[in-house]
Amino acid sequence: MSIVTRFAPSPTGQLHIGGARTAIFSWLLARQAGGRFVLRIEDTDTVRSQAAYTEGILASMKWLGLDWDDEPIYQTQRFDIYNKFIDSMIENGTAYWCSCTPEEVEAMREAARAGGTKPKYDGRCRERGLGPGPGRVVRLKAPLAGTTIMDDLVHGPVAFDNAELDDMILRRSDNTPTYNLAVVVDDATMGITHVIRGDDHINNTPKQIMIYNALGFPLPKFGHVPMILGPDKKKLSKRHGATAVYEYEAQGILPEAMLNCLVRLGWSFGDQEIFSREELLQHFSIGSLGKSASVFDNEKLLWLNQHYIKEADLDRLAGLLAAILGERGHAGLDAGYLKAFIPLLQPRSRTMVEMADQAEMFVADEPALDEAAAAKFLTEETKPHLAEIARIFEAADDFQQEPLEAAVKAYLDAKELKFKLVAQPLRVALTGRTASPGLFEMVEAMGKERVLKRLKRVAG
RNA sequence: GUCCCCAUCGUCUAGCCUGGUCCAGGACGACGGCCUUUCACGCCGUUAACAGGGGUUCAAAUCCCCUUGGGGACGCCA
Repeated sequence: MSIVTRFAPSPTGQLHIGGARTAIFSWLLARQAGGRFVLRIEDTDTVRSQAAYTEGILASMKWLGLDWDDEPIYQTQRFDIYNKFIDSMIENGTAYWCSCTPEEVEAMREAARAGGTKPKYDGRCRERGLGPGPGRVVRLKAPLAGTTIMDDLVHGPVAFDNAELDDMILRRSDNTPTYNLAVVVDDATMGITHVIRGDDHINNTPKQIMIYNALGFPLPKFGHVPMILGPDKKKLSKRHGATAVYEYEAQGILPEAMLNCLVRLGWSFGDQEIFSREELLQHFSIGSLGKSASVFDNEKLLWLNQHYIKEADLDRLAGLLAAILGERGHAGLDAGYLKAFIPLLQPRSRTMVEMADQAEMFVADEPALDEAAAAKFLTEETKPHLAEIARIFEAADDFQQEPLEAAVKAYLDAKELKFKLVAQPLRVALTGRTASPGLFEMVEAMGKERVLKRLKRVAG
C-alpha cells in the first residue's frame, strides 16, 4: 500500500516552526516512499481563520521546498460530507441527540472537578432517543468501559481507559461538525495512511479512534512527534522571538538551513549535522524520531545558515542580496560587481541581512566614516602614505590583488616601513570601518575608479 | 484535580530496543590557542551530562518500580 500523508494547518496564523517541522516529517515520509503528500486547510473556525494566512502558509511551504499533491482541501467546503457521516452514525446507533445546554454540561464538569475526577459530560441523554431540535447537539455514544489502544509510530503502544473519555460532541447546535469528527472523516476519505502530528494531539487520538470504529473506517497509523519549546522550556510563543517561518526568511535565513535545522530537532542520523534534501530523503526514518520535546536553538540555525551561505551559488546570493539592498535604497546594482565582492562576505555573514549590512561599504557612494576610526587612523602621519598608495594604484594597469599588494609592499620596503602602519588607515579609507574583508581582495573587487575616489576623499 | 507523554553536557543529540567495547561520543555555544593587515573563515584544544532513590544482574546510561521535574490534554477551539 502506497503511503499518503497530510499536513493540516489551521489558517489562524502564519506557519510557525513547530508546524513546519511536522510538515517536513510528513513530507519526508511520503516523498521517500514515492507516496503522496496532501494539504488540508482546517478553516472551520470562521472567526479566527483568514485567507491571508492560508496564502502565507502555502508560501512558506513553497519556500521550504515542501511540495504537495493535488489542490489543498478546505474543510469549510465539506460540511455536507461531515453531516452525512454524522447522520449515518445516528442511524447505526453510535451517536445520539442531546438536549443539554452548555450551562448544564459545565455544571457537570464542575461537579466532577470538585470530586477529583476528570471533567466530563455524564451521558444523561444517551438513552433518551431524542430527535433533532433547536439547540440540540449530536454526541458520540462512546464505549463506557474497556481500553482504547493506540499503537504509535514513535511512542509505541499507549493505552487509554475509556472511562476517562466522555461522549464528545460531533455536531454543534449550529449544525457544524466539531474538530475530531471532521479530522476523522477527512483523513479517512482522503485515504491518509499515516497521520503525523504534534504530540499535543495524543489525547485526541483515542477519541478519534472511537469515531473511526463507529464509522467503520480502517485505522491509519499514527505518529506523534514531540513539540518544540522555547529556551525557557515553555511552549514556543511570540515572546520567544521569531516563531513564524516567514520571519526567518525576512532575517535572511536560507530555506535549506531552516529545513536542516528543523529536521534535526527530534531526529538524528548518527553524528551527521548537515543534510541535503537528497540525504534527508535517503536517511529519514520515523522510527529514529526522538520522544522528548526540544528547545529551538537560534545559534545553531545561524551556524547552519552561515554554512549554507558559504556553499551557495553566487548568482542566487546576488539576487537575494540585491533584493535586500534594493529595499535600502540601493537600486540597479551591477550584478557583476555584486558577484565580485560577495565571495569576500560569504565567510563573514551568518544571514543575508548581515551580508547586506557589510555590503553597504561596497555599494555606498561614500561609505559612512566611523569617526573614532578616522581620528585614530587617518592622521597627518598616515595620510601621505595613503596618497602615495593612491598614486601606485593609479599607475597600475593590472588591477589584480597580487601585483597591487606587491607594489604597495615594495613601496613600504623601500621606506623600511611595516605594513601594519598603513593597513588600518587604508581599511578605514576604503570602507569607513575598522573591520572588513582583506584589503587587497577588496581593492580588486571595488575596482580602480572606486578605490581611487575613496582614497582621495580622505587623503586629498 | 484527573489522564497522557517525556527525562544523557547550557542547547541539539549518539548510545538505550539486542545490558559489559561508555570514568559516555559528535555538533552548536562558551573559553583558550594557532593563523593574521582588521573582522571573519579555517585548524587545534578545554569546558560540561546519564534527574534522584530503590530493585534485577557477576555487570545498568541501557531492563523494572517509585519519587521528582518538565510538557500536554481535559471546549458546542483547532
